[in-house]
Amino acid sequence: MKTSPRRPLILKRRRLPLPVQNAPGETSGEEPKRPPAQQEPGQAQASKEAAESNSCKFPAGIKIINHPTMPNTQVVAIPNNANIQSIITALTAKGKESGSTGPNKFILISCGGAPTHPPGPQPQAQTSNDPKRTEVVTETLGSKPAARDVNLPRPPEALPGQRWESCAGSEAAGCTLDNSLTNIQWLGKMSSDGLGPSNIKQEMEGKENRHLEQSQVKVEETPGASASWQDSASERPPYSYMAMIQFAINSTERKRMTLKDIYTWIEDHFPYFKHIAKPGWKNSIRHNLSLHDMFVRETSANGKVSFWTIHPSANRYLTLDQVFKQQKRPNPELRRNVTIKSELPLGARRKMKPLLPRVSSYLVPIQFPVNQSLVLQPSVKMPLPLAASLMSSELARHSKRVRIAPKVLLAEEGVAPLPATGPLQEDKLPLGEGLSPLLPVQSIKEEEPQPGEETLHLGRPIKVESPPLEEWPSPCPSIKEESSHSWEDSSHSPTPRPKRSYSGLKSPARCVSEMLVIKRREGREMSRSRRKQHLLPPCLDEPEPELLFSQGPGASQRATELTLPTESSEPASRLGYSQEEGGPFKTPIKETLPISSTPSKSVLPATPESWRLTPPAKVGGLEFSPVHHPQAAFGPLPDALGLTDFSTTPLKSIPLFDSPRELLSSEPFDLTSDPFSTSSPSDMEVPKPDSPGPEAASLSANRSLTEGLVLDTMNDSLSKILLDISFPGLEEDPLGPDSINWAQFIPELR
DNA sequence: CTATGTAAACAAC
DNA sequence: GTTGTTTACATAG
Repeated sequence: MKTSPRRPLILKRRRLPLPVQNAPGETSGEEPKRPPAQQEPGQAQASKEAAESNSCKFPAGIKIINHPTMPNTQVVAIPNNANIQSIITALTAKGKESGSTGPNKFILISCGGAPTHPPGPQPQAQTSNDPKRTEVVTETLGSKPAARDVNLPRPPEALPGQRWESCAGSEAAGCTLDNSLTNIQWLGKMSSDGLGPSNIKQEMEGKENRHLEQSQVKVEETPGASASWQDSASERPPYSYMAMIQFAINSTERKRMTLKDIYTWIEDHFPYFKHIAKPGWKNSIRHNLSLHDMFVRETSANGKVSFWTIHPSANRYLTLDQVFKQQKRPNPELRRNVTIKSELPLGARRKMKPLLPRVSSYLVPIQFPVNQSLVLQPSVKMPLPLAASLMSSELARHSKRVRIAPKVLLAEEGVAPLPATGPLQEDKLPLGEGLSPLLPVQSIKEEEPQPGEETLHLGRPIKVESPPLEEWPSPCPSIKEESSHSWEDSSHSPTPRPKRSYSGLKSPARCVSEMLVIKRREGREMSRSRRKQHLLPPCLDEPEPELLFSQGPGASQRATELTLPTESSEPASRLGYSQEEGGPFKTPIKETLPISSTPSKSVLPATPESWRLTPPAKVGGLEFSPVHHPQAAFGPLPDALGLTDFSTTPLKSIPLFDSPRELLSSEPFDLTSDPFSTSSPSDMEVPKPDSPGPEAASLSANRSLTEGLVLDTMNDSLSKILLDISFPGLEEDPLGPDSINWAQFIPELR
């Protein structure tokens, strides 16, 4: 829209000069703003104390003694009232004292309680290998009132089971935890050396944290190196903006945050942004929020406040903490990378890569149709270190490709729609319907058949098979269509959507429909625009209708889960849209998946389904996300690895049958996945005639998975092959032309 | 090419 | 001024 004219001029400027140096100057502009706001008062003070005292005596009555039997281990007795900062301070101080050669492992014991030994922590022992690292095992810290970030309204209660990150699942409490962990970690990193940057510490500390239930925290030290914490502090975090935003949002119980809070959270957790980064980082944050579909803006009921949320389907619920752990865990190397980057001169900074390693491989979204509901368990550990990377990369990808929903208005049923936005579809729809909450809304809308390639065909078949779309739609058919149209139209059409007009969906949320997310580019290639535009309506939150799933913790999650049974795939197919542009290669495929996402917009609460697909697809599948289990289902997923190789994973393809496998034998497929395979195979691509039966639902699900898998992984050709194989006899599929009679070649198939 | 990061122009508030 | 969108470009992979 903007006319190009202006742009050019502007653009020209490039970055040149390095900016500046540091911080003070630049940042100052913004920094001031965010003061301590959220931090907790109490803690802040505490932290100060700690800081002061830290040199020798450990604040808050913390005692550190050598472990009687374990060599490099010290036992840290922590009074119940001690806060994290104090602990950190003590550990830091101790670390300094000891030097790099000193004990690198600490067992934290709360004074009040019995000193138990660390349950979970065992692993740490292992880690000990690394000389540099300091490990800390926490036993029982009382929970405390954590400050938490920003918005959390509710007081967290302790979550019982969670231990590690609970964030995902739990809410506040979990979050808190996470945060705390997170903070600590960072601190550890930074401070470890010994310096003690009080400020930083304070900041961090200030925030939330405390409340560790049993968590393990590891702190890395880099003693020797001395890279100095300064560096670290100044170092740009290895996370992309997108990832940081997610961390921030996921740190709250509601899983939503205002822009300002996001800024604050980031500054608090990553001092780099507070002190060193140029003010433009906020612009980047905003840019990312607007750009990625996974970030959905919700408006408060009254319309006055906008909260940014993560589309449930896309939300892996990762937290800094989690990511941090993962990184550490698996490979030192990865970790290293992260850490390492450091030094870039200022100017160079840009170069840094973002963070997490990108994994390209898999990304493909798989759709697990079904749901996560099953999957969702929060806990899960994520295996991979990759998580982070995944997040960033995949999610991103996802988002882009998929496009998730746009913003929603919260209006929700109850609520009145916001004036502004709104109108859209709502008009049309009667919101009233309450319909099932579940509705999958899917959105689907888009149908584009895209004739084309194989890849496409994948999609297609599916579609065909399932009627799904319709199903949901039923409730609000009209809507759907409309919506779809709208989206599409919008896309096609000239464009102009007034921003958000759409919103639509929301309608009762449920119905919603979806606005598809799709937006895409309008004309031509577009490659450019990367964003979504949509808004979301209203829904709101609170209600957590989602219960459906039950699960838990985060409402939002639930939403995600909802998804429905049937459909699953379809949407994707619709989405296929992307392909168009996608061009020839794979892209399309992936995109397809995303489709699922297409649905878009719904707000969390209300409409679950839309995303449903997405999630899995995107991230989930790929990612390790604990959340989506689907993978698990597949079996192979070994996450971590999996990621990497997708060859294997992806191929999950395997669902296909054995035979193929053999064919491919050359390749290593594992089929492990199989479970699905049985059923799935067929689904995937071709519609089977019989399909439906009992399994229908399940199938669909499977199918979707399959599809996803297939798609991803393979290129067209590959996929095609699979297809054919799979259903040798079945049908003639459209593909027909290409299809080969595998049977001939392969006896087994036959 | 894609994913990210930056910077900036605008539009609404 | 803040927030949100969108362009345009730069860079790394």
